[in-house]
Amino acid sequence: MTPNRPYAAALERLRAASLRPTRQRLALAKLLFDGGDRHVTAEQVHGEAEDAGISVSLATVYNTLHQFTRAGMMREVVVEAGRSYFDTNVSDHHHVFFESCGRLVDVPAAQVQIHGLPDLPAGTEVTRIDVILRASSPNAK
Amino acid sequence: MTPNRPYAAALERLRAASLRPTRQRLALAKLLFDGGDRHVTAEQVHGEAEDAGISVSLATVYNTLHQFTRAGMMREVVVEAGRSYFDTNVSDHHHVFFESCGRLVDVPAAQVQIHGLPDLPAGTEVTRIDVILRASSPNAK
DNA sequence: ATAGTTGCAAAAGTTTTGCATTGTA
DNA sequence: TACAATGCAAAACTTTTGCAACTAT
Repeated sequence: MTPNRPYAAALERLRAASLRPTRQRLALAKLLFDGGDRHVTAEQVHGEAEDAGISVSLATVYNTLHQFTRAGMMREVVVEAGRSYFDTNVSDHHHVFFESCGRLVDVPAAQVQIHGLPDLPAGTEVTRIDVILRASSPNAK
Repeated sequence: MTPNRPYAAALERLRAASLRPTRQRLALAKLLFDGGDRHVTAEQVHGEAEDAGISVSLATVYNTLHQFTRAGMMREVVVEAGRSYFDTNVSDHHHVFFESCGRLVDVPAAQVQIHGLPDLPAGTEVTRIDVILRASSPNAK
């Protein structure tokens, strides 16, 4: 395949993760990683793909998002029942969640200190610590 | 209605929340609040109700759990995509989540200190701060 | 050929809604 | 009788799975 320019970065990422650079994956990788840090739902990604004229099913979007997550290219963040957000920022960080508009904002973990969490049983280890600061605007509905 | 003993506490709770003490709600309230702090999914509650010989649909279980939550009797906790836990402990607290078995353990907020979270825009207020310490056992699958 | 991958239709879950029924005054 | 509240079947979502088609040797 001739690596045509606009997809060079996406291609590089897929290669690094040992994922075959298929049409769908290339398009999704470009969509996701060319625009800085993003927090997206599968539904959103599917919509954007359609808008960009890329033919891909929602199932494939889910599968691809999970593959990217397993490959360490994304993080899954659960803030609301029945809705997963996928985060292109994979550095250690927390979130502010604006309940009225559904927006997520990153907070670098380095700037937050947490004390007093319990020790875990022997043989158990910390996968991750999620802090979600939920914010609402009393004015806006 | 004659308040037969085993349901007295449940009845009291429903009254305090201005919810009609129907057969279904009484049974669910008893199930949920008679056993100390609990973290349950709608599916679990439905199963327990069936086991106890209470006829109630899953939709009613969901609706009831949400009513209880709105009334401040429970808290909804989101730890996994596509699965809500409902917590009978409504005091300010955080959670340890054991990924292998799906168990949630409470951590009183008073024993945890968090510093460095960003200030919110004017007109915005904090609804709640959720801390979830995710734990896994490398041995167990 | 053949062994492994991919993308998606269909299936499986989870949650919400609309409305007939029930309860209350 | 009227009026609101209830419970659930059915609908609407979100997510996963099974497998035909495709790739790369």
